[in-house]
Amino acid sequence: MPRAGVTAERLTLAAAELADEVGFANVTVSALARRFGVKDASLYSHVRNAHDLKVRVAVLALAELADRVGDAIAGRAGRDALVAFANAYRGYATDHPGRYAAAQVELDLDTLLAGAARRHADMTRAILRGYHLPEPAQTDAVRMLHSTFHGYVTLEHTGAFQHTARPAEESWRHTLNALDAALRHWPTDR
Amino acid sequence: MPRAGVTAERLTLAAAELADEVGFANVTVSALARRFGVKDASLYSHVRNAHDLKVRVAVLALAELADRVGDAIAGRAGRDALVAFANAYRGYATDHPGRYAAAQVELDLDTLLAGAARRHADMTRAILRGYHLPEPAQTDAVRMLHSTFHGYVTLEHTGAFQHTARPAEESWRHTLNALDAALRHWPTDR
DNA sequence: ACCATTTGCCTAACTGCTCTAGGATAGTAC
DNA sequence: GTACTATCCTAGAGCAGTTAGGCAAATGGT
Repeated sequence: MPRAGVTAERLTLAAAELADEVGFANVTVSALARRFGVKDASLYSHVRNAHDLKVRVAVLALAELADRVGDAIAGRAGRDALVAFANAYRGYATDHPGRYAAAQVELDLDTLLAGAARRHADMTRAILRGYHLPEPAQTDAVRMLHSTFHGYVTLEHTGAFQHTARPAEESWRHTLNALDAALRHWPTDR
Repeated sequence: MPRAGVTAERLTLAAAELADEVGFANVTVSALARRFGVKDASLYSHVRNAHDLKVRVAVLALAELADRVGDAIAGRAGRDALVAFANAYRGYATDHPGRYAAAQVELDLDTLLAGAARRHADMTRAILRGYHLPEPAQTDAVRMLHSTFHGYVTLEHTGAFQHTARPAEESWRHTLNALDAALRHWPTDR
């Protein structure tokens, strides 16, 4: 009987696809084994346990997201960069809801985290360069942007915006305008 | 043998407490039964299944959150109302992380949802009264505020802000200032 | 006070997912 | 070809969810 050719990488990728299809919460070792035509126990030679598998998907997702955002903001600045970043971010969450959900798991392993999460923070800071914010306002602005983007796509996907006629697309556009304005006139303090 | 006195209400409350202690994801029918000194199967006379239980906790949390926010903004307007709303929201999430997580489950039952979720939207609109935004800008602003609050507390609790020295508290204050400014100078369009 | 009904909780049993231990076999290296 | 290692297996444990069916405590009518 020929081998199925399971590797940690192929498992992670398949788990990511599975997540996008059935939701990250439903990504299970059993389901993954089924997809490979293999018994559950066989997967434990490649991943330590279910949590390990989920972390791998999270790291994959963070890297993909960073790639997409990085491409989008290349060569742009100021408002253009902000919009490009935001749309790339939201686009990834829409195209890959399962992967995006995976990216939100708590990553204790700062070593791995430092890799992908740092890239995100750095890119957000790159956007802000056009707005000339000094520290620590820059850090505050990074957090606000991240919060707004993450909050928006999360609420959008849980259906929180479906009870009003206004298209989510329109509100998104205007939210970005408001963010741009907020960054241009960042309040010194009070 | 005397009865344990289990009711749907007491189950829901106990599940909410359990959620705050061990996390919403770890709220399980078994754990709840254990806490009541009762067998798993006994709970199925009171709640339909595990999902039903979680929805009940979600509804409870939404109502509690709405109460707290409602109290906070009573008698306030403009910036004061915005800050009061935001702090009440964030405070609830901090005091009851499990309940707050529960409130984010997808509520398909629009009937039940309409009850609590409507209150939130209405209250957010109440804040905006001081900023004199016409529709549909008002809807956009509601969504932006909700997104920012939700995104911020979510990221804060998943530890996304712990890799920088800046206290989360400070960034929160300045984010609210920026939101206030954004609402006062809401971009008409472009 | 008695019996019927409802209700609360039980045992028993099945399913699906996680994970460990130990064994068979295919591919690789010499 | 023999030795080794990696891949996959079977077997089986434990735990969470769930259904079915039964007994006993509470309730309420007469």
